[in-house]
Amino acid sequence: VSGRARPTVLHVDMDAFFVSVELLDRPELRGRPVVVGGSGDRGVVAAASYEARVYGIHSAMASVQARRRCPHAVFLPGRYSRYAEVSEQVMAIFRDVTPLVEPLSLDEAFLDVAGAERLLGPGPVIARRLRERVLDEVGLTCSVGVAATKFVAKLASEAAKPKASLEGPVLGSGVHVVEADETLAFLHPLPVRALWGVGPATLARLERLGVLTVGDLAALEVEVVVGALGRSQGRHLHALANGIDARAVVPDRRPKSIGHEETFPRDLHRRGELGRELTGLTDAVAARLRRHEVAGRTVTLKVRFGDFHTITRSVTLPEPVDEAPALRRAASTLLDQVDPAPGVRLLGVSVSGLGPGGVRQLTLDDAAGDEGWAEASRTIDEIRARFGADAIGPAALTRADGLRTKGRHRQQWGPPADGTDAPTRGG
DNA sequence: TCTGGGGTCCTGCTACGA
DNA sequence: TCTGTCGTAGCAGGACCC
Repeated sequence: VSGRARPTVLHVDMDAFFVSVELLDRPELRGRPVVVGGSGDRGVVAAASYEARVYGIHSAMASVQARRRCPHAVFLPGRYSRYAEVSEQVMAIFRDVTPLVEPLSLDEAFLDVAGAERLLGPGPVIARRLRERVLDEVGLTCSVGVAATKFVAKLASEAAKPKASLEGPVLGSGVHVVEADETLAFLHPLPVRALWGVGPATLARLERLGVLTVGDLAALEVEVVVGALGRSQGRHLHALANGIDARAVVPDRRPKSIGHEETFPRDLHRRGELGRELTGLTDAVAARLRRHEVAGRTVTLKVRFGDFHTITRSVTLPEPVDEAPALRRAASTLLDQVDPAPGVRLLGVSVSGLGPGGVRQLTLDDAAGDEGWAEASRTIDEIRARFGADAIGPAALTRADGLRTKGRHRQQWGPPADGTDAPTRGG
């Protein structure tokens, strides 16, 4: 909360997380430029070592561009399940310090340590011990920001991070503390782009107002900012620029939507091909809905064409769904509204309006068809839990060399180089 | 030049019922 | 019965985050 007397919010950010996990398992690569991400022509960089960043490589950069900038870098395809495993070890250490842990992604989290101070000491002391524990117990380095509010803690962890320079990687301070009365002095010189919520579009609008730094934004009347950015975003960013952030650390956030999308190695033009992909996507989404024990009423189809133009089509169903056949039917109806002739680059399915799963109002249609699916779905989940995701799946997805189901562990950063689902190795 | 996949949140528009 | 207003739900798209 703004004005809190002590810096008790920690933002912990693992340094080059995916790359660091790879180096943990392959120490012979230390000191070399290493890039984790999609290996194919349509992939992107998920993480780059500080040695690779010297060449200007950064996350979200196209893989082909990264390869051009540093052909001798080691390119790795990425192993989502391994990163999730290490992330769980790190989060367990955080939860050992305080129950108030809000993970933002696999590699970063907010911690509220106000309640742990009496036992473990002030926030900055907890931050340094936490850093040591993560290094000792997991073997990875992290950067920690300590402040009175979440967004300042996040900016502080950025200030504590290692940096890439022309001479090579430069160590960071590891922990950066912003005392409450230093907040504005820390914030105001920063470029306005540093604020959480200012992307390219908002930056362009702010620059038109002559705003370059956070201090410039803070100095404007709030009405001027609202006029440029709209009521919600304008008020929010103006408050942040003045160091005001009332958001609490919230552990156990429930997902509001669950989805799956996939970019194809080549654009697809035929309904039959897209229908087959849709079967895989809906099967994967349904399985994840059940794993989270939720079901949702709104089904959204996302289609990206070859020219990158992207549309969404959605429908809200009378009853929540968490089973593949019902989800497939809804998504298929939406796909029928789309003309694939120009070439479809990406297809996605997501479900929102989530509520508790497993409880459902039966309809007359259920008696005729889907009711048996509830039990079948449970059986499928059990088989996958025991034998792996590829042990069972829709018949439409079988190929001569076996079943290819979709899941988070595959294609996280774009289609592989050879157009199959098999992982490939670059570099 | 090339732009993944997982999300959240906001805005503008339209339809609809009170 | 007709018309205008208002709130809400649904839908599509955009911006942003890691």
